Amino acid sequence: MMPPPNVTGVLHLGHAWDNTLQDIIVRFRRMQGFDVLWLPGTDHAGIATQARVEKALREEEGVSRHELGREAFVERVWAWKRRYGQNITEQLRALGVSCDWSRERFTMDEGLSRAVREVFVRLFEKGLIYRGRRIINWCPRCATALSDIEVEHREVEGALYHVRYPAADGSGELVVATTRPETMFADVAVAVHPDDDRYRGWIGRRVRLPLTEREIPVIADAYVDPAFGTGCLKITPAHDPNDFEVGQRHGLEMPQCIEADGRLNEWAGPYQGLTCEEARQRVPEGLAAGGFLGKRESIVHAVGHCSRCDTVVEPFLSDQWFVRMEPLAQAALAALGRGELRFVPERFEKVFVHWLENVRDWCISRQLWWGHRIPAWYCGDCGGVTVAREDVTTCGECGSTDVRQDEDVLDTWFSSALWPFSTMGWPDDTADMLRYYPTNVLVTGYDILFFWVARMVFMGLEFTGRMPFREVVLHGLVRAADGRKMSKSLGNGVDPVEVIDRFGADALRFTLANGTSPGNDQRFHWERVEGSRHFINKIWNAARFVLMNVPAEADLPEPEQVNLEVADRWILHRLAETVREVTGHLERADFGEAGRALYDFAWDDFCDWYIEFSKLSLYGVDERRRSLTQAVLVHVLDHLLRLLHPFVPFVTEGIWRHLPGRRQPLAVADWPVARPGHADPHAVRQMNAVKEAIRAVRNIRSERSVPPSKQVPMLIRCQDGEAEALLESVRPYLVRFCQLSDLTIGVDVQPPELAVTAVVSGAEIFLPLAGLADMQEERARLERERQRLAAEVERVDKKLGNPQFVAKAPAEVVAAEREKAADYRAKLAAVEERLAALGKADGA
RNA sequence: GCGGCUGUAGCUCAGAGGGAGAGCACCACCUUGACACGGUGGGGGCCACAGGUUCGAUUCCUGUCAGCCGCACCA
Repeated sequence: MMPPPNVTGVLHLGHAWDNTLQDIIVRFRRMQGFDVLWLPGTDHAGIATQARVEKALREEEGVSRHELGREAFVERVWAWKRRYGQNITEQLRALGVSCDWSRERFTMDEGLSRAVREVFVRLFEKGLIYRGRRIINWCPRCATALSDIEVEHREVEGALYHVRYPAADGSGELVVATTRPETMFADVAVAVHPDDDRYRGWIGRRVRLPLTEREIPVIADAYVDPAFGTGCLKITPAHDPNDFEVGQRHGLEMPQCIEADGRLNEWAGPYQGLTCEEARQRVPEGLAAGGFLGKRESIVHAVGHCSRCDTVVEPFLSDQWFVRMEPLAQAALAALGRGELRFVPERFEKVFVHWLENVRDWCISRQLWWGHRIPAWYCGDCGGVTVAREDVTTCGECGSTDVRQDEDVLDTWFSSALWPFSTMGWPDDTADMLRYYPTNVLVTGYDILFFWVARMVFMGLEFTGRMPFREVVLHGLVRAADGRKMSKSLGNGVDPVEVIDRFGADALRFTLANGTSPGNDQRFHWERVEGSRHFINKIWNAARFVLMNVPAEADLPEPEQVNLEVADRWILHRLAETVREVTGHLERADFGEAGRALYDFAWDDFCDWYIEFSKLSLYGVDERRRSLTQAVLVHVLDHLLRLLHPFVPFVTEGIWRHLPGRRQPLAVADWPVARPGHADPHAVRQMNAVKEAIRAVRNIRSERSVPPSKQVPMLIRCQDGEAEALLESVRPYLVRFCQLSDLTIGVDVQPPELAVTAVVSGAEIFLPLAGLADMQEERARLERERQRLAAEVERVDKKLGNPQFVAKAPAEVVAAEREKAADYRAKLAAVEERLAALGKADGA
């Protein structure tokens, strides 16, 4: 189930990340043979879409939505949706998402709208939706109510004014402290703490509200913090949520002095018509003129801002619809307690639980036109409210035909909360509901944990009795290179389409999925995308190499263990290991680790070592050998492509088509299973020894500036017959990769007089570099080596000498240390012997 | 105030109770018959700090410092 993006929005990197991860899961599971449904769709995004269309209307035609009228305006939004609604889904297609487009849904589709109504009516009938006059968050600019989580609190520097409220009987005054002097016209009381000795005598008296002739009572309420400001608090129930509660407790009036447009009304007397901001300047001036203003302190306090337009949000008393959260949250908490939902990473469960435990009722009505209109009708005769699934023409209470539908629409998130089941045909018992609900996994950003995940959880539980998903995988945000959030205002956003145009969708996908850890943010760097492209290019070239060297129509056999050489057995072992790792990481939704395992295997093991090794047999004369190598090459490439496919579907599919005998698309090929028969730790040890020898020689050549093209002779003295057999078996590789003119391998090889030596596990390597070898330097080099090895021996000996370690550490760890000790000791002895020999040669 | 995340190579970031890793950047060499979007070799890190647990801690625990993010009604 795809988190539905805003239908008229544009794709950003967050979407790209989210959908890449989902697509990886989907492709992976599909290849594993699961019956996978990935359902795409878009969200009507009430405020955002309406604002966008309004802006366009204003700019292009100079008309407001009010001039157009509701019906015409909504039609215009639909037209807009029809015109631009495909944008974002086309961008998703470009990203390569493999969802089922035939099932695409839109939150305002008929079916989904029906689900919305059904849910609304049922919740209303159950008493879980109610209409009430409450303080809500009002955005003056969007001209609508907002829910608590659509408000962002930010620390802002403000002023705390001390205002004198004279006693009504003329004896004394109370000083209240306020940051919002403009709301004083709606004050209905001054509150003090009941235990505050300073003001005990004032309780029950009256004070006169400055700038007006009104008198208001002094009341006692424990909400007041005596230590803050002056300990006197003005109570403005209509413009402050806490004051509202105080007002309710004391049965106070709740006059409003600020209107929905953010301007003061007649309660403000001479200040009527001013905006809040203007009034915040002018009222203190008026107070000062009247001698009512005390001191002014600077204060930093948290002020709510509209999460969409950043306007300061006004607490505003009005009639709104709410969802009663307590029972729903309790049910969600109970289900969580039963372990019905798994969070990846786990830590988000705590955040989630905390939110549910403290959640307040959800304000769901929005003063917009674009959205699901609230299915409630008010009767002009009896005042009754009728809530119904079908539009009504008569009052449900008195039968009057003078009914009028509520003007408001529902919060966009109300419909997205139903997404997991509304998209499957709920409330009908559809086949899809039976087959696909509950879903397995939800992937989304942690930034909408409350907005969306939480609400799907309690709606799902309430209406289907099940968690809508068993697992929720949360990822972070894509940030700009400097670590800041990408935002329109900063202009530091990166357009995924541009990334795709420049580097390809695969490169973008690989970048987003790779090298990240679960739940953490990532920064976007063009260099990383470039790196991904290089990797993909490497794969492409490796594939080209394989295809060039394999007959097009060949019916290559599955590689058989018995006939294979070290390198073959080693690469098959590494492949099996990689299959296991990648599968495991994907099952745990650890995409970064899966990507890393693939990167390392593909680049280091396959390209840098195996392909290089394969060239010898491919270009050699032994036909049997050649066809075996071809079989291994194709086998490994085949499996590598399968493993890579969820990450980079385009390139892998493209290469796959060229592989001999591949008729089915890669997307429906089987996911590889590690073959136990390919496990070969012995081959790994052998190959490591070979790699060590090759590296040692390359190192020497590089250090001694022996040109890569210059061939040199080499002698290897082996510790035992086993080492000899191994090195002998890879003789051609040594000759080639070390650029040798001659190679002697044996147990009783005599070191030449003048030679550079490298000690590796099981053998000593001699390069008789007469003329090139500087014995002075050689001695110094061996001395450094001796010291390094001596330090290692000492460290390991110390460990093994500790009886506690031998007694308590796991046996395999101890055994490994013993093996290391033996290896280091042998190497050290060889180096020391060599040094001694050099000394003799020098002296002689 | 409560909760969480992060601190590892010049940069961006992985990692894991037993000898510090990758990519990029850097230095040297290399037009070797897939790939210069490449190859080979190399330099570079008291794994923020201080305690504790452990035979053993960069990894687990506690605290400190620094950066960041949620949540919260302090007027």
